[in-house]
Amino acid sequence: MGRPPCCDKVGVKKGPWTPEEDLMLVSYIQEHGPGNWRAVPTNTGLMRCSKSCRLRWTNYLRPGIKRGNFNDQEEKLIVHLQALLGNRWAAIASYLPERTDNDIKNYWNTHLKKKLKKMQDAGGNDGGSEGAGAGGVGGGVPKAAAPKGQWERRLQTDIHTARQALRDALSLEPSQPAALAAPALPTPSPGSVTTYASSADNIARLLEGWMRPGSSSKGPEASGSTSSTTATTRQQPQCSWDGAASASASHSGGAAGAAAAHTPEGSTETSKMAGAGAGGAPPAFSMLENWLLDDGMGHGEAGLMDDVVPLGDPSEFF
DNA sequence: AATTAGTACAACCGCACGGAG
DNA sequence: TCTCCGTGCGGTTGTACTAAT
Repeated sequence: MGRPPCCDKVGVKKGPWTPEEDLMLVSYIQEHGPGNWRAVPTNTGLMRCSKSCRLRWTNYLRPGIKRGNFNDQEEKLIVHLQALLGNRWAAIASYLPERTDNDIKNYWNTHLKKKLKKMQDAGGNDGGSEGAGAGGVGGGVPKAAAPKGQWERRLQTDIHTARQALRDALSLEPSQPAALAAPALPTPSPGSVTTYASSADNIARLLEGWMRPGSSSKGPEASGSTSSTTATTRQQPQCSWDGAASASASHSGGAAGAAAAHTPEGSTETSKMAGAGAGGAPPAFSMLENWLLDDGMGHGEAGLMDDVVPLGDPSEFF
């Protein structure tokens, strides 16, 4: 029937990754850059499916991923985006560059869904996010109702609505833009994080040396010198959040992805942003905030429709 | 102190899409 | 133009951990 499995099931290891495997994967990617996943198991000797390798990288090993608790802003954003976009986690993730779609999806399924339900049961609504949950899954964009192109277009058409809703979301908490610029640290619930997850963090940390060869540096260019591994140097260093954006929003991320991640020519701009991100304060929120609050710009719909400007040109924000 | 239930996270699976040949 | 391959996405499952009894 369908396609053959991506890898033969025999001899393919499954289950949790070990630190050794992570190291193998990381060092391989360090050398060759992400991509060509099919070749990864072969070249690394990992007894893993290529998909598994990709997933491991994009969800856990890739530098720039924030782990731990979601803060209020993130939470609200997710709720609203979920209402607008439905379960398009990749698209949603593109608004939260430090989070992976998997993370967001899990968080939604384990926390937010219940939370919203509870709020609804209680007759309350958190001022808009209510509809979110309700409409949520079925809501915003009818899922398989239309082909992707169609819903993208539709979403783009609705971008204004989206902005409005997001603005509401963000303004719910008159909170400190500071919180946006420098989201609360994940407060890694001490015991909660599985022992290995944290070691994955450590492995990711290993990458920092690679990301920023020198020191605090601006990373990308610096490492860029290592010519041969162009893929690597082009993709990795920016990782801190380009990875997130590109990985999750890469393409079918959809309009949201288009709007947010939109790496025009991708990497160069994003790598700058990465610089900012890696520097400490993730630019994502402030970018988003700027975009949302910048009503005057008015290059909303049209821009999106035509050449996808808004978030597309990150340089605008710096 | 032991057992059970609930929760959170990590990983896998299948499908769909886009690009290359 | 068609087919195949590689990749990404969303849904689901499995497992570890924590809290409650």
